Amino acid sequence: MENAIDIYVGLIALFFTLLGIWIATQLTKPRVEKVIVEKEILLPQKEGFTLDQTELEKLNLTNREYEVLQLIARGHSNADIANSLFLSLSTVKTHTSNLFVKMDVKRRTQAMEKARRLQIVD
Amino acid sequence: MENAIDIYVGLIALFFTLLGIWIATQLTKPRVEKVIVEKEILLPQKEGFTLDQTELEKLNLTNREYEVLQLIARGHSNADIANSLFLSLSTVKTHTSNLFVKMDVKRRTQAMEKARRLQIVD
DNA sequence: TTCTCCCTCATACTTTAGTACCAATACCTT
DNA sequence: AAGGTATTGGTACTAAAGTATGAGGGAGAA
Repeated sequence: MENAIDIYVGLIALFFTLLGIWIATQLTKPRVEKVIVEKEILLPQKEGFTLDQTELEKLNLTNREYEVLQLIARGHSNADIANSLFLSLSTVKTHTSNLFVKMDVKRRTQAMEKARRLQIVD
Repeated sequence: MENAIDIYVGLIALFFTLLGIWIATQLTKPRVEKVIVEKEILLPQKEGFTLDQTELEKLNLTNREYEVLQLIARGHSNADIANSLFLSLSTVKTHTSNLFVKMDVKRRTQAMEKARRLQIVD
């Protein structure tokens, strides 16, 4: 019976193969594949005023008009502005009237609101 | 020589054990470990207005005064406000005058500026 | 009930804002 | 040189905003 030896050897082979598999599963550290997942965190951005150059240019304001607008936005009266920029009250009124037309508003309060909404003043 | 058989069997055992280990390493799927990396990203936060209740309460405004203030902040004239709230121009002026005192400002434009700065209007 | 706010409205007044002209100067472009 | 625009300023006027003061009614607290 030569088969007897073959079967015997085969069983030994099978046994030790399974033993090897078992040993392997016990000993091998799990192969770890790190998958880095980036998680975006929204930080409350603090008062980042970025001037909207596009909107500003659309209005076609002159330098002086824009200067006056900025002071208006800060709550200054025409008299205040005249003093700040060393102009006559008359001149300030001219600038304000002209910028109101360009901004399509009727009062300085509307100009303030719109200027802030368009992001052209802080 | 009985050792010859022992060694022979031992070698077979060792061979198949190693074969088992090799098979095991080939078959076991690498364990995937997700590593979450938090990445802080500054995104332009859109119009997050949060009312500053504290500052609002400090001013001690009445309901009506606060209503009027909100409309002023949106650029409305006294006449507009009177129509919106079904009040006489006279009453609106009374409210505005009173809230100016409480806010320690002299003009509505200053009230607008301060109200926005204190985060009590959007 | 009396006292105190709040809300309402009125009259009278002052101040600020806004409009509608016009005009001189300067600078830049055609 | 001529035309356009920006800047400045003036006068005269109207409109809106703001102040001062008084007053009546309502709601809630002492």
